[in-house]
Amino acid sequence: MDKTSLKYTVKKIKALADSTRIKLLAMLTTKSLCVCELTCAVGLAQPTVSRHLTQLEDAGFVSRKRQGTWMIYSLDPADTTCRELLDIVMEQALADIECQQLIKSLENIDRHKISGDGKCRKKAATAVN
Amino acid sequence: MDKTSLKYTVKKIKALADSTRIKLLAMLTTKSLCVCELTCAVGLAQPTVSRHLTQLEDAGFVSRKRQGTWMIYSLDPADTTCRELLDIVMEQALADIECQQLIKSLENIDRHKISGDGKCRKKAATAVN
DNA sequence: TGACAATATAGCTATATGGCTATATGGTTT
DNA sequence: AAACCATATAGCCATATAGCTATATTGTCA
Repeated sequence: MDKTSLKYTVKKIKALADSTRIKLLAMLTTKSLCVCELTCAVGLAQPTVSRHLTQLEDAGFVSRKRQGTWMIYSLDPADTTCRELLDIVMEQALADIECQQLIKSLENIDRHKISGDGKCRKKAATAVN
Repeated sequence: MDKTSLKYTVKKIKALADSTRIKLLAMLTTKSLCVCELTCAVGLAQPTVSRHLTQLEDAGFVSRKRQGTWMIYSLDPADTTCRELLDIVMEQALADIECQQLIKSLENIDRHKISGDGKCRKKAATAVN
């Protein structure tokens, strides 16, 4: 359980070494979001997003709290290393056009208006375009 | 070729997301080293070490220069992002016991005394223990 | 309690990754 | 040129990873 072991550092870095997870983190820099909102935004299957978020939590980058049936994820670095890594990676992410568009798309996504099939509702999805 | 693309950030992070590559970088924080010295220290096959070093160079963390038949690798972050990431990761690595032992082992490794089979010479290898 | 909504987990598949051995390449030396 | 050295590349294999669909779980509400 030695937290100074290289193993834990590698785990944190691995969690950041994926473009989908970086996009999720980038969106969370603007506000806390539930799984269905993040799923709607990135356009991947809900279980895929859920697994990415679990990995980000295990690595210490986000925390989550239940709110009714929704699980709300928030950016919440667990230690200094996570915080410093996030600072660097988010600076890059927020300068990336694709991430900027994803964040912009959040304006049209509301957890109260997402259909039950785990995907964006037609209206919400097309409203972005 | 947009260097601000997330793709390049992910490439850098992926390069750091492996314990062997972190160990190689940790050793390079003390001094420039050739492939055979690094190979001798980490105890993996020479081609394996060579490929890791290539990946680290492609990601912008190290540079290399030829010196006779030796290829000397040096820590040489190509940009601010690489430098900042290295700062964080090396701080963790240098606090790790295994990395400390590897660096210590370099005292007994000399590129002039490494045999031609790509592995540490018996003497050098056992001298560490 | 039963129906339903959001999320998590299980299990599958395709691809990426990191190790290896064998061999090619590039530089040195006789 | 030939032999030799260090390094790089090619190609193979086992495992890890990220996507998916199907299903289990957890919470809400009639």
